[in-house]
Amino acid sequence: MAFQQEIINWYLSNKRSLPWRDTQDAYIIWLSEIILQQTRVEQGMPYFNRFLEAYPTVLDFAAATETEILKLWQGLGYYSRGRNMLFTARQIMELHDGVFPVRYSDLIRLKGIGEYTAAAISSFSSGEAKAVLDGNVFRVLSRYFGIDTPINSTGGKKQFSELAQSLIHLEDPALYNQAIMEFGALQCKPKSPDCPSCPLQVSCYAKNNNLISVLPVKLRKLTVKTRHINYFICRDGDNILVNKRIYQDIWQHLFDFPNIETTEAASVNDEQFINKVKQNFGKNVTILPLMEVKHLLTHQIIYVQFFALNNYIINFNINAEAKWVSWADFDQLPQPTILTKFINNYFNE
DNA sequence: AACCCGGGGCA
DNA sequence: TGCCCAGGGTT
Repeated sequence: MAFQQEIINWYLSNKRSLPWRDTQDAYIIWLSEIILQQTRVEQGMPYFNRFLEAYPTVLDFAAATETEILKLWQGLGYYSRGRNMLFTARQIMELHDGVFPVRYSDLIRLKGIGEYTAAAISSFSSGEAKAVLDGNVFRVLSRYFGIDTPINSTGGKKQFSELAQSLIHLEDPALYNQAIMEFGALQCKPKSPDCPSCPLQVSCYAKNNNLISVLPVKLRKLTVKTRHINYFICRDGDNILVNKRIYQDIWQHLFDFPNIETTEAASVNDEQFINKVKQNFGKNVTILPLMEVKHLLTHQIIYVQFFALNNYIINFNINAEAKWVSWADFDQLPQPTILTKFINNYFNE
């Protein structure tokens, strides 16, 4: 039996029931695909349900504010996805009269939609014969065909892309695309895949050559950066001083507290650090350490310290985006996960 | 081509 | 601790 038919047969008897598979509505598929970028199905599922309930159509999505979108996105990471979705939803209202595109050539022009997502939406919504190429497909093809070209190299992307497209099942591209991704996610898993139960084990190159743990090959050039972020809690009655992150950095357009980043761990015994704080909050300011947390991201290790300030003067030079809000209002603003954890630990216990 | 962008699950 | 997840944008 052909590779494609084996994959499809496996899928028909092993697939999960996922809500976004029950529709051909390009808007709903778009919602699911963006949420699932670099995100596990189990992690994205509740977000998908909340977004679809809050914004049933692209018209509703386009009418939202960025803060509303980011608040709903809070905790999911890669926040540019949410910002790009709002941009794209509004563009669809203007350029496509509110009708979500279903052709690959239209989709690929939209912000936040790359080759994978354009192939996924076009095949699932209109049956266009564009092969998806995500982490699952890279792994399945690399192992089954024994290809050791690094999947994150330019040459590797081209090679796998051409192979994937040559394999597309023309009778039902959508079914095949769903099937090969599900096969990668459940059967041909990254670690310790269940080869003895695999219908493709006899013809799998990696299985036959003991290369399962070697393929796919990936170049890793991940440089993990260490940072020290020091947050200052300034309270005034029921209000708290918050800061909107406007720079090209993590958590862009989310809200946190005024902060000073240092190259080394800050301490109240460090004169240089104290002087910086006094420059921003006045010479009479008092600094009380509250909590230290180590926050791990894929590409950054962030040592976070929280300090309570008293007798401060706010000249707003620390950040033009700083403003006072009530605790209740702050709760409605999108914020990095580390702040939510701090607030829960420190104030609600 | 290299770098940047989150958070969580798992061995 | 390292790797991976229904990737994409910017420089």
